Amino acid sequence: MPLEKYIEKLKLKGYKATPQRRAIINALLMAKGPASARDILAEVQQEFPGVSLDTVYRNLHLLAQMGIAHQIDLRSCESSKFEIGGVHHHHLVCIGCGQAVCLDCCLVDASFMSRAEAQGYQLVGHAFELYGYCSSCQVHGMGVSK
Amino acid sequence: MPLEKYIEKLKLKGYKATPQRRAIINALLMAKGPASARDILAEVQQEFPGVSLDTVYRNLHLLAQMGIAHQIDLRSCESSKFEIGGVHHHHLVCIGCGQAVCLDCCLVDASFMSRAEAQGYQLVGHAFELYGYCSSCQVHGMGVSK
DNA sequence: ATCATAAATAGGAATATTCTTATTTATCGC
DNA sequence: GCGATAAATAAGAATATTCCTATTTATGAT
Repeated sequence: MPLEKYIEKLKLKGYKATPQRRAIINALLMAKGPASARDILAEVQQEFPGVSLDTVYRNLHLLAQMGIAHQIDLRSCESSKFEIGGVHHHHLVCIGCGQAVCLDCCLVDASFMSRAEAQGYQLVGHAFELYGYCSSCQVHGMGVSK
Repeated sequence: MPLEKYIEKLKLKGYKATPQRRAIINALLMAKGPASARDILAEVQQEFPGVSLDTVYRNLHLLAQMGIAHQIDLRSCESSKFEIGGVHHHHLVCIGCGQAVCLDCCLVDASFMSRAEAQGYQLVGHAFELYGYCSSCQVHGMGVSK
């Protein structure tokens, strides 16, 4: 999806289209894989040297809450990473090195929406991650089979 | 499950039964709900005033990786919380206030194990959380329906 | 174009989390 | 019990993340 589509979504909810915000979305669009807040900051700084880290975090979280970006929790050892666009999917994450493999499936269906509503919740998204050790990290003795 | 059962599990993998570790597991056992690292620290400090925060984090992550404790990612606004014992389950988390409601279900079955193995991964656990706004946070205008 | 207003930003302070290193300690074999 | 050894700890440094506040800015209405 192109940048302007995301900007439109944001405007519909009353969020503004600031240059920094555009740059952050662009950085996500150009990223090769899941990107950390640092990665995004480095990218955005090319255009806006004075951009604050807080702005990056604030926007990444906003995008995640809007369902525009997807947040991947790497569980310790590293901070969250973010991803934008593509078909909805989840990840198999290595808790040794942080590498993430895409899983082209999602178990969450409409029934969860009503389930959440029954609790008085307004659902905005979900997380699903499998955690383990990749082949490389098993070799290096970080696995659990010791 | 009693403390000693968990200690046994740890020893089987070569991890030691230190007094601090026991205290941390105990704190989790006595917690009324999901507890943050701070919560655990405060509890453990009653017995070990000099315990370091690092020790708390290290052990919580170890317990999570061992499948003994369950880590709940609250998505911004607050840090992760941890929970021990009980039947395996997941949570409906409010991204406004951090409150978590238990969901007595789990969509992950054995097929995911082979799926992970096909990628060369050794699976140790998974995360599944639904995110939204609780009724109280919707009222206070933090919801997305603006 | 100008104005009013809510949203966003930068900057710095406050927290939270992780990492590094030297020291201590639990565990195991004798 | 005693010693060897790997694991764990405390302490503090280094990062990461969030919070607070004053200022700037995008947007919609005039």
